Amino acid sequence: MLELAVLGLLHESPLHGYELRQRLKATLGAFRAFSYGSLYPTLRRMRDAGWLVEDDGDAVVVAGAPALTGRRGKVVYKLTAEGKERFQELLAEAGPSSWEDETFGVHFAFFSQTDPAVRVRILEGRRSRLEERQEGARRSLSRTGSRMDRYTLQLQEHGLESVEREVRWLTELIETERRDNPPGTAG
Amino acid sequence: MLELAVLGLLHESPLHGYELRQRLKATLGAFRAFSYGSLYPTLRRMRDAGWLVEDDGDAVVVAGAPALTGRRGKVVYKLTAEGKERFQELLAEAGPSSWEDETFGVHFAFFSQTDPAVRVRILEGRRSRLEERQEGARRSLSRTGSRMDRYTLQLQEHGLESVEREVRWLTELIETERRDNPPGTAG
DNA sequence: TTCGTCATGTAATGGGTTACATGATTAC
DNA sequence: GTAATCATGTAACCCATTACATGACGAA
Repeated sequence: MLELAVLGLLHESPLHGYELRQRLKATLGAFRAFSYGSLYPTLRRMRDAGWLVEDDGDAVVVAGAPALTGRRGKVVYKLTAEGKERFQELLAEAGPSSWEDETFGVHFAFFSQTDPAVRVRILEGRRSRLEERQEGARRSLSRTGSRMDRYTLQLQEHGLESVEREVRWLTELIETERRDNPPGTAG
Repeated sequence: MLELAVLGLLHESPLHGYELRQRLKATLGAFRAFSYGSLYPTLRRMRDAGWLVEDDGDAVVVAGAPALTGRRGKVVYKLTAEGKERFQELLAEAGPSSWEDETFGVHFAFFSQTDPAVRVRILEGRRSRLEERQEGARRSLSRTGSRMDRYTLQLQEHGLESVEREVRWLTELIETERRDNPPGTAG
């Protein structure tokens, strides 16, 4: 999750950790935050995996190299070729995990770098996920709606409307995708 | 989180684990799921804390008692007096954690059991939380909106609209609360 | 010189999920 | 008798958060 987001942001341009978090907030702030407590360890892991290098202005720290102890300056993170490859790899994975609440936004944010066919699959996956919820909420409302207290009812109705709204949004996006990119155009 | 939800549902009536999860899905399904993998261990912890008792039809298992090994029947969970007390305690806590994305829905679901003053505080906390996000999203859109790609823009706009919609909903709820329960009416 | 914000980082913890394993009950 | 669903539970893991600690740098 964080990993994909970091790869995506660094793919646009090298950034240091603090900047990265600002961009994270700006891009995904409506959905999730990400604290430094997860960001820095993630960057460390990614460096060890060879997906990025750290550049503190004096030296470039690659995977396996000893950390520059005692330094306290900006550290710019930059994707390696492997990192870019990894990014493409993650973008191509359109599995159920791509359309969960927490993940969908991150995948969507990098749709311009994503294969059109994968885009549609993710949008449709997300939509059918939400449609299941829609059904559940409707059944719940019609079965026990009259017995529910004021607040539970309010919550259910607001939840249902939110889901319906997102479904409409997705449907529009899917139609646009199909229009701009009819199936059969590719390959 | 799960703990509060379980206390709330069992406060209405005793249920067994499977039923509990169904109710959880029906009530909070629009926001989150909860798997058995977290439900049963939570029930165990709550039993050990003395907040509920397990009743498998033959024997009632209270905190500290040895588990009935080998049994495979329905186990009905029922709140104890301490459990009900704990529920009230959690309901009265209107801290920042009450208005985070993951928690707000659960608190709201049990608003009918919550003190009116606490209700308003949680609604307002939630609203100002969302208003911060709103500002962030607006700043992001006006600063970098023109440089953003189609999808990032779509995501930001949809996110902003979602937040705006929830803010309106909250504002209505707060007004209703104040009308039904003017400050100064209590105590 | 002190305050705010930029900037990097760790340790402890939290609160869940997935995958698996098993058995009981119901409907066909 | 067998498939679906009801029902309970564990082990391994995951992905983050909070609280804390440190320090650089610019503006008042």
